[in-house]
Amino acid sequence: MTGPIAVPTNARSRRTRAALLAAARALLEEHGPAALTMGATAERAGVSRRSVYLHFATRADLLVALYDHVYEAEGLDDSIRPVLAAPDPVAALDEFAAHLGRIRPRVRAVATAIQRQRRSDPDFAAHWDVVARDQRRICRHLIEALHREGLLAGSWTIASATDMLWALMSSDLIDNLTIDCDWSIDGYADHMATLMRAAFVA
Amino acid sequence: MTGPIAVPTNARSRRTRAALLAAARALLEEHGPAALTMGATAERAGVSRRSVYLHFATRADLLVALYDHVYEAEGLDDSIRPVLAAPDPVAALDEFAAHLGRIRPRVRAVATAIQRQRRSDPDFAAHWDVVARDQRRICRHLIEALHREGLLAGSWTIASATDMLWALMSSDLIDNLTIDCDWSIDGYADHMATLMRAAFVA
DNA sequence: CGCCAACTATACGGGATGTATAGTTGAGCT
DNA sequence: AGCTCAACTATACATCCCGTATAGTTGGCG
Repeated sequence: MTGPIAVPTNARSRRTRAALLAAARALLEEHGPAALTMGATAERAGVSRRSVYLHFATRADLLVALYDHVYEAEGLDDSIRPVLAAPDPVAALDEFAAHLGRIRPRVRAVATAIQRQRRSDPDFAAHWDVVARDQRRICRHLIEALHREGLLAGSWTIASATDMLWALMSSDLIDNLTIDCDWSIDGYADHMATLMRAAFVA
Repeated sequence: MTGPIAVPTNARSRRTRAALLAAARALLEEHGPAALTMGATAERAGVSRRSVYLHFATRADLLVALYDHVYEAEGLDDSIRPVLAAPDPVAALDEFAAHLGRIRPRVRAVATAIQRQRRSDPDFAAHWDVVARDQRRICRHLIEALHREGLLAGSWTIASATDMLWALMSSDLIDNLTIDCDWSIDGYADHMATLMRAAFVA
């Protein structure tokens, strides 16, 4: 159900798959989600349309695979390292906001494409569950660190603060600020850090 | 471009239009955005598919008209009254959070359907601009009231606080909390008010 | 009671998804 | 160097949308 029909064996297969993902990403980022069709992807990758279905059972499969591909290619792991390595829980919050601003421009297209269907399409919902779980783990980690040092503001429990912090990293929120309000990435990181400190730090 | 092809004249016309909007809303809320097709709407309203196009030039037109219809039918104006009537700027923030929680469940389906396409579809983008302008007017009003009484926290300007407050009323954020985190509406209103006070009130 | 707006029936063209089938090519193994 | 089979192509099909066209029918309103 998830991913390609079979494990990639051939070198040719891996090459084609990579070309398809690259084509899909380019279409998505250059012309929006509506342009990401199976036919257009095939054409751009230089293969037949039928061929796309040999790698991705459905359009949803392609999108999910593309999401994972982009996140891996863009080095999400590197970006989050400073958050975990921060000297104290408050600095970690600052680094977290910076991290969110840093990765967002690189993954926006594909993240938005999936996120906006996650509540109406079971394929995307399943994928989103996995992603959200990871995100929440980090949020909980940050809040617990605050709490351990007695810095968590009295109005929150660990659970409610984790929920709220996770909700605050919403893609919609960062896009509202950086696109609709024309904030810079740094402006987002700064003000978001301010907000988080004001909200969660005693 | 916007709305029906002509102003409704006949009583029959108004009746059909109302039936179409009701059918569209029911489909959207019961079976999700994918189920809201011109054909299904026609069938549910008991008219021919061709007839839908006599009232709404495109599917996007139907959705936009539906949005306005739902917001009017659900009495958005009544809900926001306590916000404007609050005795002081801080209480107004509380009322604002309560208001957001109050209206969201009633407009969720249609608001989501439009919002998720607003960045990729010009028809929705145009409509969203109008909606966002109204929202920002209220946010600015609340922030200015705070500032007037010297209560706006030092880390914000009127402009940046307005932007942030507007971003915080994001549909995504409230849905993350009330759906993914299983918060109650009251829980959302309480914690959101807490967050806003902590962030903006000196 | 007649008129005309509103509606129906039907069909068409374009585009998308996903499936079916038969044939072709090329990477990798011996 | 040649064989083989996975990978790919070509083509066609069923199904579902959207939006448009045309000709005919009905019902509200003056």
